[in-house]
Amino acid sequence: MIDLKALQNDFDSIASKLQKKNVDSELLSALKEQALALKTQKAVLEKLQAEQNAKSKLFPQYQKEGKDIASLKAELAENKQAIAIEQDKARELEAALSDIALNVPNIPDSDVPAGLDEDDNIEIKKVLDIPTFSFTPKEHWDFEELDFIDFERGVKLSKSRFCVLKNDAARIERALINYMLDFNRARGFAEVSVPYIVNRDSLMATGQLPKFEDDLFKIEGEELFLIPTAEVPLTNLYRDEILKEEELPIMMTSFTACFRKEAGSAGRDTRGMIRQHQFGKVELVSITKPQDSDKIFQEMVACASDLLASLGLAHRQVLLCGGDLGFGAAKTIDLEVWLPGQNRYREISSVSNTRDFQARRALIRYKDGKKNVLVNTLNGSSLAVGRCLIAIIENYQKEDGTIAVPEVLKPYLS
RNA sequence: CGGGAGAUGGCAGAGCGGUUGAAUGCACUGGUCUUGAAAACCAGCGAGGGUCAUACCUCCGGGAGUUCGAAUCUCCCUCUCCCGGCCA
Repeated sequence: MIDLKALQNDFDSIASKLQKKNVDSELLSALKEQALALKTQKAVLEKLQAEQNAKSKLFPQYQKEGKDIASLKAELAENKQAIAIEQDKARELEAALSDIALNVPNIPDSDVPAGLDEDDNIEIKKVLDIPTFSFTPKEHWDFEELDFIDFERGVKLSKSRFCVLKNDAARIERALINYMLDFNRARGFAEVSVPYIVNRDSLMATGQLPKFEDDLFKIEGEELFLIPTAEVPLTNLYRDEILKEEELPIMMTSFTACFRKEAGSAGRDTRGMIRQHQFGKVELVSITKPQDSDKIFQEMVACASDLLASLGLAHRQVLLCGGDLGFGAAKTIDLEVWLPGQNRYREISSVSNTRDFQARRALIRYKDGKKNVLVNTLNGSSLAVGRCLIAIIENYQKEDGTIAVPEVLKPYLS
């Protein structure tokens, strides 16, 4: 959630920043007006409440002194009605306010480029040269003879966009997970294992709800959902907590399966395992003081990028433009790995700084002296395991149709 | 899934329906003392809103109700713990 106080004081600057994310300034005016209306209404209500409280306290005294309490009683009964009416008004305003506020995306950082979609993203760095092949490299689904990925049976078990990994593909996946977790741990991220099912409050806090319920798998009959990313449980670990300054920064890494309905992606990447309803991902999440989050952000990008490089995978770093930025992100850098079969770069990791957007929703704060200050939360894929496997298959393929293995994974495959 | 107990401040743990945002202990912070530390003693110490700052309002799991007044009474929900069953 954006800072409503700041919105009232700094309307123009926030509105212009949010234009980069294509947020209608009328919506923001409405939000500002709602906030003001609520404040006004609360003043009315609180005045009545103060009166009620003060006069109620007179009763014991009156009784002791043997004064008449009947008229006081009647007066307060009347005031009580008035309070109920104003209370209802305040609640309505509150509901209307949070209806808007929870659906307004985060404010982009000032160095986020303007732009509509991914075509306007800015490449900021290339790492490793694109490999050359003496033959035409195949796409990752063209290795039937290796009995690696079974798409048909995945569909039989579940539905489309599920698949089964077998033999060396399954082993490499497991090796990758272990390798990534070890790599991240060496960079200072504490390993955590979390639930794959979370409640509504958790998804509200990280921003998947209320707006994106259609993208989530919900457990029937329960107010519980399959996680779309480990970012949700990891960040929510500290929901409603006030941290000590010396606990920060908190840096965590976790492997989980992730579940996404991908409701809006019909027709995209229907072939292969680029876009699945279930995929493995090793995630990084950090919780920092506001003044440290830029530094940690860079560390997280470097961690993911170095990890890819250590696997010998050519990739580039891309700074997302406003239009391509996610709902909760103030700034995002994507890592795109080179896929020789597709002859293009594809997203394999995404690191975002949400500033205090999630912290405000999740009420994660730390004690700065006497004051409680909202933390900054950051998240990033270390790497999407499935896509990483694809990248290895395509980049390490040999002319005879077999696959080599990245040097660093060998210890994990013995 | 069946039976029982409970939900209060960072933790532990009190709280006749009335000036209790809440005793007490621990933890924490500041001070005295000490060469330093410990101990002891003194003081402070929940959160949100609101205000220049006060006032003031809200919050004792969540919601509804009784009452002039509820942490305290009633109802519903949720969650936690213990016992039994089932189970990786």
